[in-house]
Amino acid sequence: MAAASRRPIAPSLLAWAGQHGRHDLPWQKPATPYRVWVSEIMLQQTRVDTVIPYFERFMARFPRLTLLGKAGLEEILVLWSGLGYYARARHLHATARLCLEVHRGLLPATLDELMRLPGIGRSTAGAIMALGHGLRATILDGNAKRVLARYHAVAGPPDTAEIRRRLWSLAERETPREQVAAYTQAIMDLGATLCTRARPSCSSCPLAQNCAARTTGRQAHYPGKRPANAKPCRERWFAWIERDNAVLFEQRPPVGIWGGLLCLPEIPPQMDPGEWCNARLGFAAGKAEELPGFQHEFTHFRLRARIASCHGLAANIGDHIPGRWLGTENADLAALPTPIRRYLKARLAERQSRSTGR
DNA sequence: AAGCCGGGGTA
DNA sequence: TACCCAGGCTT
Repeated sequence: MAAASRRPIAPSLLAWAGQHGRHDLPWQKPATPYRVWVSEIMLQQTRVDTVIPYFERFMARFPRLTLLGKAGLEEILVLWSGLGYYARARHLHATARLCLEVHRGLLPATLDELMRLPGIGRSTAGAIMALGHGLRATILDGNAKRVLARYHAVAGPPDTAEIRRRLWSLAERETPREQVAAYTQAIMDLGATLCTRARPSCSSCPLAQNCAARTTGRQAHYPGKRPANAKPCRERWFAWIERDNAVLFEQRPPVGIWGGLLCLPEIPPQMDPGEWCNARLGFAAGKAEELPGFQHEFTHFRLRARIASCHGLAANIGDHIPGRWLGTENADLAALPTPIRRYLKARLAERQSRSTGR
């Protein structure tokens, strides 16, 4: 097969990375297993520029694994708020506790042990091994997939079993015996800075001479695309309940969208908002008034959020209501999903300007 | 194997 | 608007 006979990429890649690689990323100084692990979890499906401020805040609060293992999930979710994929925060918490309980307070240094921990799959385990422990292991993240698919002309969508198997095989074959950490960082740097998805900078690429995609002029054909499926639209009602300049929030269930975060109470589908107020808050409610809502795009569906105001009823709400009251003074420190935070701030600001404007 | 899970940058 | 990003988990 042509792929097997193609020249190894490690030597050219390492030489290039010494000059042009990224050497000042926050998790590289120092690149401890703990810092590499946290960064890798944050970086799952998330761009470097997005992650950096979250990583800095996280490390300022939890500089060591021991501190994280003793923390509550709530505080971790506050630091994760806005980053998305909130199951990652839950898994991070669970893994930190497991490390304290069964790994003597350290991240394991074998691939199998790492992969048994929540939130750590094959690629993340490989990254922790190579970048954190300096041990030989292989990654296959989005960058490596793109570089390898182009260099070896692997056509087809990478999320099928066959292509995934071939790419992993190539990735392991290309991983050198020495300088594994530098190589691992180098292939990601190349993918992120030169071998980009759109308009790759082949003229500067150290692998261009032997790149199958480059020599055939078909860079844009690799990696293959998966067929897009239709994005459904979900309509959901949320309750807006005010009292004393604060709004009622409740914690969402740990699984599902926005798992574990605080949110405006969601009214179950098919249920009338007034009826819900009655059942949930324990008093007779009239017909709820609809406030302006919002739309939000997710990866796999579109949310049309409609807001039912129970404002007129709020005076009757007692302290027994399960939930959290958020206002301008404490909303910033709460674990809120981004669109809900945006909506809350907009409405609070709107009310503020109305009360001071006349 | 396919669906689920966020938010934002980019074309 | 559509795609995809330092993927992993669940069914």
